[in-house]
Amino acid sequence: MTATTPRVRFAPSPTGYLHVGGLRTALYNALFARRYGGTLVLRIEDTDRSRYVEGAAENLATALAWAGIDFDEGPGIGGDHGPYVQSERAAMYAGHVTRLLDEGKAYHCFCTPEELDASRQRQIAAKRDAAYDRRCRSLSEADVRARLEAGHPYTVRLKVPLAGQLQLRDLIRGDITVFHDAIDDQVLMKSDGFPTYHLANVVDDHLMGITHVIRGEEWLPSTPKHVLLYEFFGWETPQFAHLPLLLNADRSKLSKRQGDVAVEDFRAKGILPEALVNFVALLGWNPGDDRELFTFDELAAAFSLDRVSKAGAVFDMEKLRWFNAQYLRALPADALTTLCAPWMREAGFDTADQARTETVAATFANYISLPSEIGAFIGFLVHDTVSLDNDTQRAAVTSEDGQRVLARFAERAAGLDAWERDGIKAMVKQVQQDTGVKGKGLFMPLRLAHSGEEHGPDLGIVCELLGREACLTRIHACLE
RNA sequence: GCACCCAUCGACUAGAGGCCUAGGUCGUCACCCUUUCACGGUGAAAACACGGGUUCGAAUCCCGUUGGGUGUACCA
Repeated sequence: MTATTPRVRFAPSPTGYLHVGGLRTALYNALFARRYGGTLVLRIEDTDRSRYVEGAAENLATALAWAGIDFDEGPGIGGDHGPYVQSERAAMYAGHVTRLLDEGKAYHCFCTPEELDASRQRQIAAKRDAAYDRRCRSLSEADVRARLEAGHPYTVRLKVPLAGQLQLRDLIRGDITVFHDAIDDQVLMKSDGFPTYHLANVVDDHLMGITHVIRGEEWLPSTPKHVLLYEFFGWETPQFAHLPLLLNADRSKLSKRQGDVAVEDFRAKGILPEALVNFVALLGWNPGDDRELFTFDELAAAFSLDRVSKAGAVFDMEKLRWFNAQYLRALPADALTTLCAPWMREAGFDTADQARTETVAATFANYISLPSEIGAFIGFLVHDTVSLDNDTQRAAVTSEDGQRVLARFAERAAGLDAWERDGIKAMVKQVQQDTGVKGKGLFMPLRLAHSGEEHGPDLGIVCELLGREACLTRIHACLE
């Protein structure tokens, strides 16, 4: 590694949303930059006009900001190496393509998509490598000029050496050898005049002074083409680090098909950014000790590429939920309430009373991993009547002891001074003494009568939340 | 098909030749705490893909096999 400070980049294509795999790539780049005092660049790779999605770049920026990843340079941020959107850099690529053409390191290709497709089919049918057959590589100079003048559409392809091999070093995987004859004559410039990813990313990384290319493993097979390009241009090659993929449960590349993958999906679900970042950071990297809970700054302090693993990591929603629960419980009451309130309203709870809403949210904080789950616990606060759904429950309430407990509770409740949890608990103790019924026989009829549930928070809390009137109404409904 | 990458509990991983009776976390199960549940605590079950080497000694190094993944576009 050179002594210069590192410059790294996250270079997503604006396809509409930020994939969690992309988030992790961005995160590792950010952590690397912070750890070594480097610069983090955001670059938008939008050279495919047919895939243009309105507002996608803005979505990307929003999701990244939500996750707490701050860029030093990029669109809307500025920097000395702009523009940071590839569609605005067209002239730079054109100049470099011309140079390659002039030096005989690239050539014009006039094959139509249909011809290429047919050729590919033939090769596959013959069980051969499905690479481009290089027919335009041997076109004479006059032939090329004639077609150009006739206005034939063309692409420009990389003139890969026919023999020999190439060595590339990956910071995570070590040395990799690839034979030139296994490398395709990649299209560098499309017939619409836009560069392909391969050309644009090499030109931009060089022009932007990128020292470390940290990206997903799906790029490993095309890295030899990039290395060749650096050689052809006579540029110093950046260091490469290919991150292991994020996987579905069946170990295929994490995809939309098998569940949520967009950062905005997790956000909408109530996953906290700190939880997502913490979880995703540990998918493919670990600090070397037993720590699991990390803030961004702690991650940045501990991060290093040589602790990144090579094998892909399954994205386990259950563990994400656990992380989220940890962060949810650490939240101050007002923040927790802000997150839960929409779901409480959806369950029919009136959140107008802020103090009461906070009390309810705090009461169930230990019961949920996602804010949306609170709805399942507050039904008894919303509905006026309680229904018991099995005979055992009904028996607990209608039994002789149950009826005595309920009746006594109602009498004492009517005369209790302040209606709050501790007083109510003390009162239940008195009901126990009055009736001689204790334990399950005492608590279960009361709990069922109030909430209709066998489980839940302390009875005192349940009663306090309901209020004296509601409690008395429910008890009387359960008395013959 | 071809190229490349990868391979420790169900999942995320620790392990860089003896510290391994393979450790931690999620999940699962049991017990404790609790009126109950949740939280919390304690504990358990659970893995070095296989076969050859190298070595006094291999989860760790080498080779092969098998398995999996990615790529193979005028997409990124």
